Amino acid sequence: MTQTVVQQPTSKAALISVSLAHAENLCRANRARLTPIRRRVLETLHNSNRPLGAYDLAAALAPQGRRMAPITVYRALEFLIEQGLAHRLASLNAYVASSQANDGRGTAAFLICEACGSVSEVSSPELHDAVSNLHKSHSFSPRARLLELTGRCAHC
Amino acid sequence: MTQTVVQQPTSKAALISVSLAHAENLCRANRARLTPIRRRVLETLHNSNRPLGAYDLAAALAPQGRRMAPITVYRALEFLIEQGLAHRLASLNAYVASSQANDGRGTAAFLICEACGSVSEVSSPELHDAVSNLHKSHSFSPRARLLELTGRCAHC
DNA sequence: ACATATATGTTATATAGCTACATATTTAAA
DNA sequence: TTTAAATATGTAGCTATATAACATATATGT
Repeated sequence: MTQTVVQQPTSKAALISVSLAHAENLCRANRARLTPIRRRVLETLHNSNRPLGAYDLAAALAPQGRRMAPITVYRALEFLIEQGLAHRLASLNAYVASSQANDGRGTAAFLICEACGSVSEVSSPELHDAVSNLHKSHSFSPRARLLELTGRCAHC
Repeated sequence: MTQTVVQQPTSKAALISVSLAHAENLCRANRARLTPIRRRVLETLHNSNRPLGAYDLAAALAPQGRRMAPITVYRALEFLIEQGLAHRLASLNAYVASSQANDGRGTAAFLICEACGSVSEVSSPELHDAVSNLHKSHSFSPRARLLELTGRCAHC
């Protein structure tokens, strides 16, 4: 008889490499170029527990005491956001890697903990429909959606 | 027999003075001080068709060619936002007066037209519930909610 | 190999928001 | 009604965030 399998605690490193592989595939499919800089920005976002500012990234991507030109980071971020690989959190002026968990589940929202700084990307069909109905009822064609809740997470 | 009454096109000026009176009452009730500066910031927001940046306000509130110190505007905005009289639009770094129409109807969302710059504050019970359920299901206690849709309004 | 499109480098600047501290005004208590 | 405390505003300087403009390099398709 088959045992119930307890889910293995997949390592963070493994999760990240899956995400990066996914990014590679997605870009290939879109004929978009995931250049070394863009890839390093995405990787840095994935490696971080919390959202990073553009200048944080600029510092992280250059050697000791130096920093990458901000515009370079912004250009990479613009690309990643266009591809749906990253998000900008407007309430923090900071950026996060997209969670694959919410891929194609429609409208995503972000829960931002003021205490620990963690951010989780969440969604629900109900939310998606509510937002959908709302803009339709006002004959509004949305291009971008921004849903952020700031407060305290379950732990804090 | 009573005629159907066509709704009178209440003048914009009249609507604004109603809003300002409402603000006075609300502040009195809260023992909060709607000082001249704060009142003028709120009035300027009401008079504008579109969201205003803090520096726009600083220019509008000072005579010809001069400008009010930015910090003064930020302090007034902070007050107005705390009182629920104004909102910050994070995707524009700009501010709008609250519409009384959405008072106490729970979660408000903003529809921001990229073509004409207009913003409308909207809400629906459905949206409110969806947001509510979403954060509850993640044991998240929200302090602030940010819902902004950017796109094209019915006219544009 | 060439022309074109795309990406990056470099420098400077625009825009948004805040810190720190001094002064003034209001509020409530003595 | 003077005084003390809280609240609001003034002034100067600064930090953080984001973009413009233009030059150079690299990739892509013919």
